Amino acid sequence: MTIGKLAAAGGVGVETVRFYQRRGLLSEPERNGGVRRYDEADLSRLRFIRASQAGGFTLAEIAELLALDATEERERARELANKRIKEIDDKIVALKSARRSLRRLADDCAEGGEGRCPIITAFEPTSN
Amino acid sequence: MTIGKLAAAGGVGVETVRFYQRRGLLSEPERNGGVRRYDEADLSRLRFIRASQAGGFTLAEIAELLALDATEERERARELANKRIKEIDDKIVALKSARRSLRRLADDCAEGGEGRCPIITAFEPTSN
DNA sequence: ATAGGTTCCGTAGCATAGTACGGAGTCAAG
DNA sequence: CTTGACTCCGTACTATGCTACGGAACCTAT
Repeated sequence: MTIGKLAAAGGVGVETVRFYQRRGLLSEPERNGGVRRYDEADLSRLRFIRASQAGGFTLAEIAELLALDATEERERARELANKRIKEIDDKIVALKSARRSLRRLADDCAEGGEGRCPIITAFEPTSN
Repeated sequence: MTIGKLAAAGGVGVETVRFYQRRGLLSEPERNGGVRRYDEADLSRLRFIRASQAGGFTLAEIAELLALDATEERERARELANKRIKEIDDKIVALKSARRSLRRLADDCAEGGEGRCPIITAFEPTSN
């Protein structure tokens, strides 16, 4: 696989792959002669990066996870995972709260409505 | 209220308030003589900024919402709200998926475990 | 009335995560 | 065996959202 195929398969641009290489998240295979070739393991890593990024990990944390993958340090891996789970739970709560505010905003500003459509107050804390 | 009190009440730093002013999100009250004074309306705006930011709006979108608050353009307000609700729903789904992967990672790498603790594969797509 | 904390303001710097550019080299299909 | 697409590499630039700095003016408590 060339870098272009790898990037396409991972759903990113070529420049992004190269950026991840510079950050140490992906390796740069030897180039015997011309162009570097990538394999399935590289694609797995790339997909892992995107998936864990979607889970809220920063690239620095992902780098650590990737390093950890080769070791026996389960302690640290669990620690990172549990910390992130808590943060995800917090984030979901926050998003649900924001969603309620937005629902309220959309409802208050309904089609036929008259007069004010108070955007700022739609986000004010309520008892729910 | 001085800028320091405003910032404290809004849970941000003074520099952040000033940054929001430069971005047009908060106004700079007249300074009759010495120091600028802020009122409850400014605090509401500041809290609105933080709350809507937590809901995933960018500062540019928040600026638009704040501008919209003064107008009768309910159409656009609803549009922004509904778009964001959809994005929040997508985000929650993605976070829940990531959460499952992390749960799996933490379980697979449980305390007493032996051998490999496959971090990368914990994020591979599964049928759940 | 004076010392120390705030405020004011412009400008500069930082962290994260990319995205773009440009010229030289390489590869693959017709 | 040429031509057009792709790769390589370094360097520079972008967007977002802050955070820091520094000197002068101001305000307040003792």
